[in-house]
Amino acid sequence: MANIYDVARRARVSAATVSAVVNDSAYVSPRLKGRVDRAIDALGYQPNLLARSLATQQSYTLGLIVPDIANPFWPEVVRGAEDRASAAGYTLLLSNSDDDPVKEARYLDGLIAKRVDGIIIAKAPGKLAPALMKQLKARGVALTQLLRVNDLLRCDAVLLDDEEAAYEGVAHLVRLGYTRIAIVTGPPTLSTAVAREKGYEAALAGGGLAADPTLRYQGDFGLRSGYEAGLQLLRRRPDAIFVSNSLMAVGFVKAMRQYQRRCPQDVAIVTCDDHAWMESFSPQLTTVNFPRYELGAEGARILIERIAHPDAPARRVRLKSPLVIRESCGYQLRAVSHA
Amino acid sequence: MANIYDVARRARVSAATVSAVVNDSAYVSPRLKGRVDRAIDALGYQPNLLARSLATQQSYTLGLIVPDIANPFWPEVVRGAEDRASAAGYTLLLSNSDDDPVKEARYLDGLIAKRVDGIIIAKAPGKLAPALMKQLKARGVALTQLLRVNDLLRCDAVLLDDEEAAYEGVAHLVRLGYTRIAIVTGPPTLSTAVAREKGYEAALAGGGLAADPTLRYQGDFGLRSGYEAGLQLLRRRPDAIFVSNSLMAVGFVKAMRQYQRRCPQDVAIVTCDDHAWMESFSPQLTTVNFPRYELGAEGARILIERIAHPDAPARRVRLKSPLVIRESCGYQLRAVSHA
DNA sequence: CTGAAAGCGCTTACAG
DNA sequence: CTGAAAGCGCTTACAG
Repeated sequence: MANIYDVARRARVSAATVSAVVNDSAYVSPRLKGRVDRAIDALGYQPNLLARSLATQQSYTLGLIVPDIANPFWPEVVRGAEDRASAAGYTLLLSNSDDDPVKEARYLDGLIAKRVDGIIIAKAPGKLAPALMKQLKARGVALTQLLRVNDLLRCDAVLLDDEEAAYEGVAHLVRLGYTRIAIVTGPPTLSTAVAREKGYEAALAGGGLAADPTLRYQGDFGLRSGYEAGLQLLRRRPDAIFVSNSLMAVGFVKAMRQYQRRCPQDVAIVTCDDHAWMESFSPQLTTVNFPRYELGAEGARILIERIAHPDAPARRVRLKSPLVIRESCGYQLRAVSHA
Repeated sequence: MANIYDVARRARVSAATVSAVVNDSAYVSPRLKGRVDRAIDALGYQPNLLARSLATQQSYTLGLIVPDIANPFWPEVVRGAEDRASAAGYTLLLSNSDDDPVKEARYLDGLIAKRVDGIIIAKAPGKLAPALMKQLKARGVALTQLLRVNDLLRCDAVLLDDEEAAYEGVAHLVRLGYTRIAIVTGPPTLSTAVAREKGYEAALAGGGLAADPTLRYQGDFGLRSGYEAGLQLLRRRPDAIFVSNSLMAVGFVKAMRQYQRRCPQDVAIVTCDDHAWMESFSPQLTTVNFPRYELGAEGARILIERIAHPDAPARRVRLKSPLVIRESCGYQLRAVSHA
């Protein structure tokens, strides 16, 4: 296939001139320009971006590391990031870390080796290897943290309002008059899980309710752990529960079904993360609607800005998450019974 | 940051020797090798893969074009592909075409420009621009089609058994004794949609049932069209329905809820694509379990083999999809009433 | 076994 | 305004 010299030869100009017209980076007389354009068409010339990147030290590719794209939280985030990235001329390299620090490190290393201009990362628990930190710094690859913060990393971050969101959800249950409000938490190694738990506690306290340790189950954000949480917690007879993510909520509802406990009559549920099916299927879950698409889009936006301004002060963006009230919280039931 | 010459200088060898040890591509005496390894460590040298790719004409990156990663069908597919790709040392560039031929062409072009070694594509309706076809051929980039076939493309493909899967689902309804079995189809421009519709027809015919055109609604695989299908079809009083994908099933159930039609008592449902929440929430959908992860993994596998053997004959793999029987088909109900 | 040199395909000062 | 030349950071015949 044709390269820039083939085009130059055919157009009877230099490679520099071809480059100038391809990139519109310098004035080229209409005559030469016409010749170049015609040669490009005739030869089907397409610049080799690998070579360009090597020369310019800019690859126009971004890395995105998520725990697991198959976890329903992530697809919209990735879509948001991809849309923003491609709108700005960047291309996206996707990796799944499974929240495994070893895998994460390997991917990070691979991304740096491919000379991505920046990386969006939902950090696995634990800190980054110092060697990686050094590479990132030395290579000047921009970094923005998504969803989770690891304070050891000095960089931009775009986050959710986990604590406030959980607070709103639980406060809603408190207002509805529930008194035995349980919680299924996420792994304590994740900042999101900790923040959501804090919100739960604050809402209980706000309602004058004591936090009962027997009404707490530590999950891992996976479906199975939600199910196991159900098996455990349901015997403690909570009248309501806050489940820290939607995958665990699915598992929890499975346990309720198995125990033949009705929702919301026997136990009300509020969870996190909204999905289309929640509106159609029973019990219709009341949930915190995390702005997933926006999370990814903001992440990409901030990263791209960082690439343009490496020395600007670090930013931390926090996205608001509205509560979506449906039937699992027992809103209608309680509204009626109060009437 | 250090490049290969810095390492060579420090180790008092040539760049060729450094290259040989980094790639383990030629014998290097233990002495020199030791010096090189130490220099690499000391300098934190990491090969520039952009430069390597330029020199070797192999980028070890793959492109993956899906319609929309936010559509719940795709995340697992992508995960399967990413796992296989990374296991083989490849990295994955993700794009969303929205089934828009223009976007698709733009992405394809970008991927070729970045010199990916191969592309996995779930083709948007319509044929590829000849110019693109030529580029692909000329650049020697391997191509494998995923899920959908476009016969104009002479290349490997990994597909689902859409027709058989739909046949099994509908035959199940037929066996259960339903006689007014409706269908919500996908867009006729998609091979999957056409095949599923065929399966529906075959199953009706197999049961001696006539295909009633008033029991057919053409959807677009989107949630909203499933909802609209419901609004339309429910007045035709079907006793069962086959919905061609899960997004439309969600919409359809929403319509049923709105019309206060019970499932399966008033109308039974069989749909396509399985999701974890279907087991927990009501109505629990009977559905065809498309092997999404495997689809992606196979796609990547075939593509990587193709890269290794550009001249092997084209292959077409078809994956089997088991029917998952739950309550929306009315299996239990009918089983009881037959007893 | 090891190194000098050319080549991969671009971009970008720098002359003219 | 345009081109010759060096440089980006590797790999790979080819000598020796």
